[in-house]
Amino acid sequence: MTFSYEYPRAALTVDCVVFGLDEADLKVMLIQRNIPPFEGKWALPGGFVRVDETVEEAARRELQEETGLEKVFLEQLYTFGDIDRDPRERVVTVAWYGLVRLSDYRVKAATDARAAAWFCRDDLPRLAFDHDQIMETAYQRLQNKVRYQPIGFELLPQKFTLTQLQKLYEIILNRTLDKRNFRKKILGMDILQELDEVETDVAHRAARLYRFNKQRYREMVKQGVNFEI
Amino acid sequence: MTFSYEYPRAALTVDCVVFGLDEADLKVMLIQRNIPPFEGKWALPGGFVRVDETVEEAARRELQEETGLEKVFLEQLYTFGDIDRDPRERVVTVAWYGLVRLSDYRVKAATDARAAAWFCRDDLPRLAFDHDQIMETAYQRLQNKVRYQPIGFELLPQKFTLTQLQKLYEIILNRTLDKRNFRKKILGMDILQELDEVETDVAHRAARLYRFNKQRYREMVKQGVNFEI
DNA sequence: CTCCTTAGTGTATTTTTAACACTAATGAAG
DNA sequence: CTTCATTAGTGTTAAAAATACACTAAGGAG
Repeated sequence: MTFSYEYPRAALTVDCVVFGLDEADLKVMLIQRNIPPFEGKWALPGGFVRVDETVEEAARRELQEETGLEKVFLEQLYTFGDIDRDPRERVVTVAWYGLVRLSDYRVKAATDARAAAWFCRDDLPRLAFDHDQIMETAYQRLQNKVRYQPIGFELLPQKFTLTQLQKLYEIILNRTLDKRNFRKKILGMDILQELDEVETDVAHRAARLYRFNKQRYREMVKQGVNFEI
Repeated sequence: MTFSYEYPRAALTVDCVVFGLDEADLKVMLIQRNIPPFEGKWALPGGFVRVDETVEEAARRELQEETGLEKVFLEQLYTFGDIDRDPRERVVTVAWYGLVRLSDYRVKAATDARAAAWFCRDDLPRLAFDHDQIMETAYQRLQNKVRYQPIGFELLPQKFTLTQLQKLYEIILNRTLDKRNFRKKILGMDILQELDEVETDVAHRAARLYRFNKQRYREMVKQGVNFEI
């Protein structure tokens, strides 16, 4: 069965740049291609948009199918529409970037036999298609966005220490921050809920745990207060 | 002649939200539809992407064909991919926003017989398709972007007074700014070139003219300095 | 009980932002 | 040619925010 149209049509795909964070590095999820073109090369997870799903649904579906990642924080990045970006035919792709808590997925990913893996963002192989460019665009977007929207919390466990949070910003922004100033600022925003718990299994003084107060943040945005690191 | 594919494909279009600025208002360019669906309704200029042009080229071509606007400052806005956004069939659109100097186009537009017209942004008719939503997204993007990138200059004549520039920000951001603080800040950025000219044909003291120094701005960005109103 | 490691805290200085009102210049009107 | 109307142009002070900086506290390991 085929589908016919009066004019030629570009194929429409989605691609996802999914970031994760471990103790020391920013990671991204890649999959290894097992068919041409670029067979054997690493690429972004993605695929064709079906006519009965929204573009966002397509991104989530492909991500689930290819990497097992579900319910990921996902935002649209940019649409790449150059003519020769795919050697086979005209393909336009809507790129997305996502953030996941590696702590939630560490186990799952390990049990999965797919050719999907986390790579350090600053030690990547050359990717298939124009995915290097998409990756770079996504990283820049993340660096920008993290500074004025509290999306970083999507990369941390639900409960985290202030040191973990500071480290997150240092890794993403690629610069050091002053501990006292950072704490003053983030606590002053009043978007963190202090818990009656401390971290465990550490060979030194245990740090207090906090949780991001999403509701409080939404109220503040409504009042026009703006978050900025 | 028809074109056949193994799977059904969405049609891919572009739509443009083009802003202009006159003395008192922010304007947007709309076209009146002369075919169904939404016949007679106002809509964003746009149309189908051809397979032999990039998505950006399609946006520029459609804009030229439907409104006569050329060489417009244009940036990608967002891709709208809901399933039922076009009642005829599945259509995904890559939306763009543009900025033009009305002063350059005032004459041309008047001589043009097309059903294209400038509307005040805060007094718009209901638009066809999901174009109200695209318009709103574009306006929010403009408000955001104008604060930390000097794109506002694209809306002014090459030579402008500081009062015109301030007025631009006041209109877009929809709030008043303090004259002395505004001047201090913008001049302190060192991105304006003071000219040896003053405005003419005004019934009061003539103001000095300035020009945006694009090269200087690029250098500053390279050094990591950031523009912010 | 000593050592190692990370948690947690306050102040002083500099920079940035915000608030605020008068004089200068020029054309228009009489 | 004087007056009027209108917009251009200019500095200072106070408040708030950002930055720089170093020690004590807590807890597990040995």
